[in-house]
Amino acid sequence: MRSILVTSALPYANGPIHIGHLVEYLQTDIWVRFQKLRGNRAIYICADDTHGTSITISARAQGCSEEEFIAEMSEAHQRDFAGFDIEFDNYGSTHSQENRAHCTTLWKALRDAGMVVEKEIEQLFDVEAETFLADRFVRGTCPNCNSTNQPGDNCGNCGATYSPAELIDPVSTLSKSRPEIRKAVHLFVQIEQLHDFLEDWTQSGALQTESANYVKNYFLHEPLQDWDISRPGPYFGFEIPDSPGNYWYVWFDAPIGYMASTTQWCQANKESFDDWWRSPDAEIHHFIGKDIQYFHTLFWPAMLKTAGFSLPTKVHIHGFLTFDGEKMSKSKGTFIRASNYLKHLDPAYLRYYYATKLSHKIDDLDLNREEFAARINSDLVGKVVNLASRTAKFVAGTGLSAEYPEDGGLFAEAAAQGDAIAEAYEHCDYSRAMRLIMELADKANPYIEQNAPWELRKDPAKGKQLQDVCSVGLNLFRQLAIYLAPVLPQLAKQSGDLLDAPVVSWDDAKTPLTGTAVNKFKHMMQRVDPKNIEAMIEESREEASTAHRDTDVSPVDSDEALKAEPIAPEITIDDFAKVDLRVARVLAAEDVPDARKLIKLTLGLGGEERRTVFAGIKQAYDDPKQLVGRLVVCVANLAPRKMKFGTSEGMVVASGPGGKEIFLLSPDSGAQPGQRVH
RNA sequence: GGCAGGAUAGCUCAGUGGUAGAGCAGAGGACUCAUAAGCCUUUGGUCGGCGGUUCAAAUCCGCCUCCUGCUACCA
Repeated sequence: MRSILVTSALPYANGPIHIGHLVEYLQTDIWVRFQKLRGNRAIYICADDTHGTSITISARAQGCSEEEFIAEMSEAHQRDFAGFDIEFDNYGSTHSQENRAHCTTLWKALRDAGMVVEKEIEQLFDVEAETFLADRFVRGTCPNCNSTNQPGDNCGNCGATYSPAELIDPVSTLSKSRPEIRKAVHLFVQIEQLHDFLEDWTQSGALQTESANYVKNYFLHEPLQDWDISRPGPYFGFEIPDSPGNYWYVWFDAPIGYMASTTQWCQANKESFDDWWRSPDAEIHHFIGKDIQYFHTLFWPAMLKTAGFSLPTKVHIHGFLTFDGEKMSKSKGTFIRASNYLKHLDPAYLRYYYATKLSHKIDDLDLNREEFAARINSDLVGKVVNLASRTAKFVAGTGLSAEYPEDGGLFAEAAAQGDAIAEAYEHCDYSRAMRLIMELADKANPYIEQNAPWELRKDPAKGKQLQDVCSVGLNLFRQLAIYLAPVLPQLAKQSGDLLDAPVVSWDDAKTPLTGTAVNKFKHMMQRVDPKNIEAMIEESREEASTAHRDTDVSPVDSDEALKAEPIAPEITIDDFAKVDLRVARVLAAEDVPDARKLIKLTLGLGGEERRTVFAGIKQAYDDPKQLVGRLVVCVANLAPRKMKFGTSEGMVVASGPGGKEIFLLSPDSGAQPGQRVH
């Protein structure tokens, strides 16, 4: 029997669970349920990730304390998870005494190993909010290219990286006030000291090959940078014991939350923490998304190694969720909260659908609404549940045959497939497992067809035969329910209720039930009604736009764009006058073959005045010729910028998030090249 | 441009040396126990392209094209 500790990434306590999160929690829950069904000792450990400035800001916005805020969020998270039959052995919080204690232990180990250094850095301080500002809470003008309203760490315009203190005219997004530069001592972990160890460990088989390659090529090919691990107070988190006034950065204490939550579980179950985190006999499996590989494949193992804890046996990394082939979108209503889904659809649908899509690969996973309905209706209702539904009622009075009848080898074959299905689950190849299971279902239905219990029923002399055929059908159904139990715990339970035989072990699929009672058949699963999917999406869409409902005439626009990029700090008319916008005609437009986003434009400002501009609009305007002749608006007095493919002498103005969604601005007809835009 | 992952039937994908597969969708049929489920039959593919290794290549090797993700140029 293996001892297996399993975690999912800790959801951040700053927002509700949505169906994208659920990919991970369902993937993990299925794996844990599978391990338990196989008779292994497995525990599923999770917690809310509760620290950091974002939490403080959200709490203030609600007018409550951070503690109240995270308590409420934790409750909401756990309610959502429970609604999807996600069953944790312990659900904790990073804001716990257990976590503080473990943080202290790991911290001491890093100190003792000589890996912690102090550096004085300049950081912006918001005087009104009385807090140092993380990079993303500062916006200002890029010191390199003078683009306004850029984030605090790197310029979205020219790509330059800098510290927030270097920004020109910085503004705090918290108070809208101008922050001042203050010096502060930060603590850094010199993770580079473990470079060789990490090089070995990341290639040791604990990671999927794609991930091992990524980490190697992207981070480990050069010295690892020191990791800034502290934040000066006030900061919602734990104060560093040997560095008063400084707090551990949220990403330091978040993974340690796995340990803290384990400790709580151990205390409740009288187990030893060290049996799980310091024992070669216990496995540790982390399930995470591809966005946080960095922390789990470098920092986290480095911390564990230094402090003498067990290293992760495996880090299972999955991709993101798309909806109908596109990124989830609030305005399209495909950014669906878990609680909203549960109002409209059965959680079993999503559990099964994700299972049919998940493999050990890091590929993104698409939720296609038509395929979703087709899979559930065809596989689960049409094939699996139908087996019970078309046989159970014929033997409700008599029960199952006393001896398992001849079935042409169907039961034995399905029993023999158990190992292959189990192996697929073990390797997180759920799509393969589902395929193997449905192959079995595809063999069971023809058996019923050929033996036509509805005909046997008409002849009283064939009562025994009728009972036999239905005994076969119900046993085949039960096998499927057992194999599907990790994915569909409710179906397994319903199967147990129908046949008076609860599913407790994977090996239950090896032995047929005989001579037991059969209860009255009850519907086990409704077919998916596409109307419910549409209603769910519609509700999500409405939620996204509730803020704009004042008039019944004006169109309802989403606030997505504004939220993604808040309005810049106020400027004077003189500031605006510095920007010389001109109407220009596109005289020539050519593709830049080596660039993925750039088109080379020659703009005419009237007369002989020309500008060569490289514009990053290729994906939206893939045929440059279509641009020739049209009028655009350009920034005519922008400092020229040398680029890989030539010098860009200005820029054309456009809106949109990027990619295919870029929209060039056009003047109304009548405008002439060279005219200034006031 | 760099790195990674892909390209097989209309769709989603199996298939790592031995005559191209499944499910769904499409077409036809028989049945009617079952949630308009299920069963039988059937249409459909120069397995991205070119070359090589081999008795034999979807599969191994090389080159190329295209797609996706990250990253850079950029907005």
